[in-house]
Amino acid sequence: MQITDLAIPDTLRRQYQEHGIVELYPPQAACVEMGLLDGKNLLVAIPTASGKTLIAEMAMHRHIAAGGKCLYIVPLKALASEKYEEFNGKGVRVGISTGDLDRRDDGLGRNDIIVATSEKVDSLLRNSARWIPEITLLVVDEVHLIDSPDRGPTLEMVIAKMRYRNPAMQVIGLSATIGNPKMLAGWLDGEMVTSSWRPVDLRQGVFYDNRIQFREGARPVKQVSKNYDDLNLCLDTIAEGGQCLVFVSSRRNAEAFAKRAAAAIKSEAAPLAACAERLLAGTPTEMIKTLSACVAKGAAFHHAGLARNERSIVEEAFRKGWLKCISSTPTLAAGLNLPARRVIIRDYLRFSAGEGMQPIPVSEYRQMAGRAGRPRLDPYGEAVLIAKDPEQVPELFDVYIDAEAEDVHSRLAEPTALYTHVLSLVASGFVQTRSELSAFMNRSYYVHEHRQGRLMHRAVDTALEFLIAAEMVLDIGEHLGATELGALVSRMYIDPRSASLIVATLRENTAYSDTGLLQLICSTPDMPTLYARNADLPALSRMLEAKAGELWLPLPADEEGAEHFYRGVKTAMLLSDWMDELAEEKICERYAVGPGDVYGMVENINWLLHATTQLARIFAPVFYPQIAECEICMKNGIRRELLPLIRLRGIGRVRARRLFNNGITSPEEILMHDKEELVKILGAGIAEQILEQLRPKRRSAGEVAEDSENTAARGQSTLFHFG
DNA sequence: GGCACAGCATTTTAGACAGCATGTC
DNA sequence: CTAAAATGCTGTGCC
Repeated sequence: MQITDLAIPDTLRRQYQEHGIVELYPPQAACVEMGLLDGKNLLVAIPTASGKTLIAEMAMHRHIAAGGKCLYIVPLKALASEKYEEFNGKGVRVGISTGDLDRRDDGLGRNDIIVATSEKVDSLLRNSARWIPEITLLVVDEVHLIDSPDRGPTLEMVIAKMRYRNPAMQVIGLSATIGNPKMLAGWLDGEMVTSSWRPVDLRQGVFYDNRIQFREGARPVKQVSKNYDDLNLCLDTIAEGGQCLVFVSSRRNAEAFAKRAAAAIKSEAAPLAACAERLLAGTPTEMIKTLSACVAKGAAFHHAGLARNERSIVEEAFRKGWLKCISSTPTLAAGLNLPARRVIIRDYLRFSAGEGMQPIPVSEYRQMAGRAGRPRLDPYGEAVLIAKDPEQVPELFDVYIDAEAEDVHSRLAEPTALYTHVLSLVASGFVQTRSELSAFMNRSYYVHEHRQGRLMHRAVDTALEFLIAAEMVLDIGEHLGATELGALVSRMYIDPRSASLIVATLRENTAYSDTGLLQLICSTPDMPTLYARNADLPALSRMLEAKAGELWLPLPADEEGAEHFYRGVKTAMLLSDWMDELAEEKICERYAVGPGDVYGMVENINWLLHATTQLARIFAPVFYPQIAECEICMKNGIRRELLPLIRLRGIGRVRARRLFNNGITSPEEILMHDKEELVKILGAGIAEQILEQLRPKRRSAGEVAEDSENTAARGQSTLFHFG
């Protein structure tokens, strides 16, 4: 099917032609034939990198030309940015909305395409974003993630809510190949398009005894290293001029492989030295030093312990072709598009709590294998598994290469998932009675798939009972309504179980302490916690003894509860160190984590601290000022003594600390010092800017009053009000 | 007494969504 | 209810 024959806007057609796109890929053509451009709902289940984005884009531009508006849902923030870049600059207005990127609400509604994560869309629905009713096309990327145990229910509920609000809206689900596409298409009231077509040929094989067994035949691999098959496979590709991606099961494995590969590759490409240099400019922890040394020689590792900028340095160097090899945990499989000539799936067993080492699902194998082969750059892609003995060769063919894709099942009956969603349905007005709740839930994929919803409805009842007992939902006979607490919890997007624990604990305790507060938040289900090792116990006990009176939660008697307790306390200690201005390197060293982990945890607690501040304001006002203060300290990573200084624009944790150590502890004191001295501490530019800020401004009394009111209403304590 | 080493015991194990309001070095 | 690889520890044998 030719681009010229399509019913898409001329501007888009021209864009495609300029990029040399003249003909649709077969699955894309199939979508058009199935009514993609005629408003038909569609489930598109095709392999990674077979042109899903273009399918969505054509439909979106068609809607926009007709005065419509499109919402594109993605599972990851990184993917949201990637799609935003892709859709932008083609004559339509594109907006992005995720936890950390947001064009303010109304501004967001002015766009033709809005890219957002599923949780963000859920949050926007709960807060009744005004533009939601204007959406005429919903695209759900990676819709098979409905089957994800933790985040799947949110995706399922978001789709159900969007369709309930906008019944006439077209829905396009983009999915990896799955076992039961008909079932999912049926739920979406749509047509189904499936295909295994790929733009680059993909050869899948199993390595054993110095050769890769492909279905098409065997390929010998030169044995450079005696002990490491994975390295030989990697060097084999590099010798041919390709790049290599190695998927392993743990961070330690990723780092170990990168070290071996670096020693073997010994590249001397000049840009690599610059990349290695840039890595050291950030936080030079031991881990980053290792990474930098590897990168300098042409290999790298990639996992969630890396901070975002560190990851992007590695990704860019690989994309430019400088890095020959990356060993990675699943971060790279699910995330952004980083194709390579050969993908080695070295570890197909991964630890799972309570289940031991488990084989990864076929869907995940396909996602990793799908990274093989760069369109237009590589003649073909290769995905290689490694067998440990000859019997494993046919076994791996069976289990992965020739295996059927898994079915997608609803996870809505898992009880813990429903607390937040039942609350949200009640609090944001989707349902007002028990029977309406039941009716809404009957529209779920769960009920479509099971033809009945017994288990799910039981989970709904359990959740409802909890919410009523926690005073979040009012139960007036048949009628259901949210209390003030319930409405707040729903809008703050925290788990009702977290909120319930927070409110109860705040009410029970009489003396405030940062330790108690952090311990409390780190014990909620919304906070991921550090693993408490046996070796940590002495340090933890010492800390517990020193702060015995400040803890808000007791050590439970049972073993499981005790582990949860220790994990929470250890995580609280890390965050307390951060607030105590301990250097990031020291934190990484002390807790054996990477910079990426630290940022992740700080980000997470900031979100929960914000929610806690809001809860405290209404339900535990005695603690409100201190919690609000703690929130600001955590956000900036500062001790309390810097609070007056941080209030100034242009002053962050570093400059505030520098001022303070020079005896300047408040904005008032800045005015009492000579300008030269300020210049010495802060540099001329910043010093001037600060003094400008502190000069008395001519403002009307009304303005001042209004300002202080707003500040108070937003929970920024008037403590910081000066001048 | 000190060291090497086998063999057994213990430890450790991927990732990442959400609020809010704009400016750190 | 379920694993496996790396690391740590202990005891032995040897000089």
